[in-house]
Amino acid sequence: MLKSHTCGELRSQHIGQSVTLAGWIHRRRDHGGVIFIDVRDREGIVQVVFNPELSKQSHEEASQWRNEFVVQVKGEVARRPAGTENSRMPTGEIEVIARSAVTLSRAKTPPFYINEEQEVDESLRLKYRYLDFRRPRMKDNLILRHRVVKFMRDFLDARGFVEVETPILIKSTPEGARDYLVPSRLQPGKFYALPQSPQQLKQLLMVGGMEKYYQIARCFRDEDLRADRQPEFTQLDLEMSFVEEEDVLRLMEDMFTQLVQTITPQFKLITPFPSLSYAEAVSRYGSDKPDVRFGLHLHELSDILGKSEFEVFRQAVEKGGKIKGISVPGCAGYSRRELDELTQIAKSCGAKGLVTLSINPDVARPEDVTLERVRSIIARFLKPEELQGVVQRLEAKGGDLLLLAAGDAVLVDKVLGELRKEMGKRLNLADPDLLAFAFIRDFPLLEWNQEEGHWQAMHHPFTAPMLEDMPLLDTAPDRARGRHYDLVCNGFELSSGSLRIYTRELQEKVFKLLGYKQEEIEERFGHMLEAFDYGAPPHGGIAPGIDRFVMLLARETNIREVIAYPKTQSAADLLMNAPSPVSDTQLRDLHLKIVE
RNA sequence: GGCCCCGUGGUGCAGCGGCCUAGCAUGCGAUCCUGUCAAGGUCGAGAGCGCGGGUUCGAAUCCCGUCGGGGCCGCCA
Repeated sequence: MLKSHTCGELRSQHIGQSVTLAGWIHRRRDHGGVIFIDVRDREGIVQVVFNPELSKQSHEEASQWRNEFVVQVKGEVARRPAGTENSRMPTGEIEVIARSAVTLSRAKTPPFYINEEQEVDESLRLKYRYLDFRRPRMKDNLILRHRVVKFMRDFLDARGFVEVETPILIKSTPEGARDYLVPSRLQPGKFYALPQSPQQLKQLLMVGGMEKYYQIARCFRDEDLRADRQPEFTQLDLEMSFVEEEDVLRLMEDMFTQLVQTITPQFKLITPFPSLSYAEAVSRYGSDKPDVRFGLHLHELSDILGKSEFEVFRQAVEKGGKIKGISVPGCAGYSRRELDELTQIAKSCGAKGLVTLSINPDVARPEDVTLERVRSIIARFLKPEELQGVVQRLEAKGGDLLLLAAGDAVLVDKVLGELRKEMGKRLNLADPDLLAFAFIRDFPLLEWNQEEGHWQAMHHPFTAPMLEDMPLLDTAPDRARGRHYDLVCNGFELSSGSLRIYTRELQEKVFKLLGYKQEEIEERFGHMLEAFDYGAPPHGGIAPGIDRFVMLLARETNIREVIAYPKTQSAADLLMNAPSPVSDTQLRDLHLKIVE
């Protein structure tokens, strides 16, 4: 090794020891005579002193050094002279007195600061990602990610799980996200797909008797990117045989609870994790991935306002829709402009508009609310008892702002869910030190695909229907619930899983519900059905998203900050410059021709 | 496919029709300096404002297009 110690580990206990350090020049302070240089490696920073009277060679070498040069220094660890200790540095009690010095690599001035925590344009950071890794933010995030994955592996290993790798080149799956395709050279005109998840492969491992499987699995989905979505991402993919919902959920609760307590104990948890049905989540929070760190619950108002003089409300209910509202504490003073902003959010979700109602701050008790003491464009349409009913239902008080939406039931929940999120953010209602995990259960098995005019699986086509809803598959498939569960945290979907179908009969029935013809079923899923013929155990699993979870632990708002080499919104890699054109020879080998 | 924001020396910001032959901080180079730690002092170099077009007597500032980055909707079994 070119070093005997790391820079960051040196303490007063090392005083008197001869050490060899190697690292980067973090910062230099040249006094003309003595030179102080902070040398940095992954473990930290230590001050090295170059005194021409003690070592002419090392002083001359060091006077050539600039930031980010890679150097090796031999010297003695010494206690700093009284009064020159630096309490802000972990190594601040000591310094290394240089005896000899070697320049291992020279460095150009970097395109952005390594030694200062200044915001830098992200595209520049991505282009020079290797320099970004030298900064504490990325370094700490990558180390945190390592510790999280290590914990997961150890945890599952201790519970009898076996890590199995599955291929990256697999068969294209018809449903779901767009596949990334890889052309086959040996079989002209055919393609592999990169896995959206190892779903079928892990189920077949269960059929194979592996019983408990996991994998840190890379997944690929060719869809548009978001702050929490990358085209390739990592899941802790796992599957278990002979289990029911509770077994999977308890495993997840134990794992995440112990992980957070061990790795990031600064976060608070709510245990046991609360459980909400999909219907409850949507009706109370307007989302199937609610941030349950704060209230601002949605309440149904159709029964109170459905016969109102206000045309929009009355028609919404007559047409089978509904009216709902939330009460935002202390926002009755919102200006016209602020209310317009909220209306704009509602419209961006597809609403026609938004009804706001401000309650005068001088209203002491809910029963004192009168039509004269509220401000709203619908005040003149309301009867006093309607207003009273709304105020009581929303548990509103003086100074509150009520936001009311009416129309299509799904839309109303979505609109108010967005507004709830927005107001939670504006009012800082969410405790940043809390990781509010919650299980969402009882999802519908199917959802209607409006564009293509057929049913599609809410989760995936291998999800088992709930036993008691099995008869509904024939009569009212829209009402059948799947044995599907999600784990959400602070408004993010962290995991999705289910118990799976494990008989040919049921699997074929579901495929047919999804609109597949018998030949398609055979062509696309024949291998699964055949596997089920050979004694498939009841099984189920879940797949927590590692990037999103680490993002929450790192208090980042963007998944790219916890991925070493992420892609931009246009799915480009700015470091390697991918995607890129390829040679005609490569194309010919793959039997491909570029059109246009 | 759509909506919104951003793009000024190496970096981060200011300037938003003439006061800009573009300002500040930091970095960079030189020099002085033996106890600093965002070391300090002095001197110096460094951008014509992403790119293209237009409006105007005059554009970094306004308009159009385009490229790049970001947030969002759609999409994400």
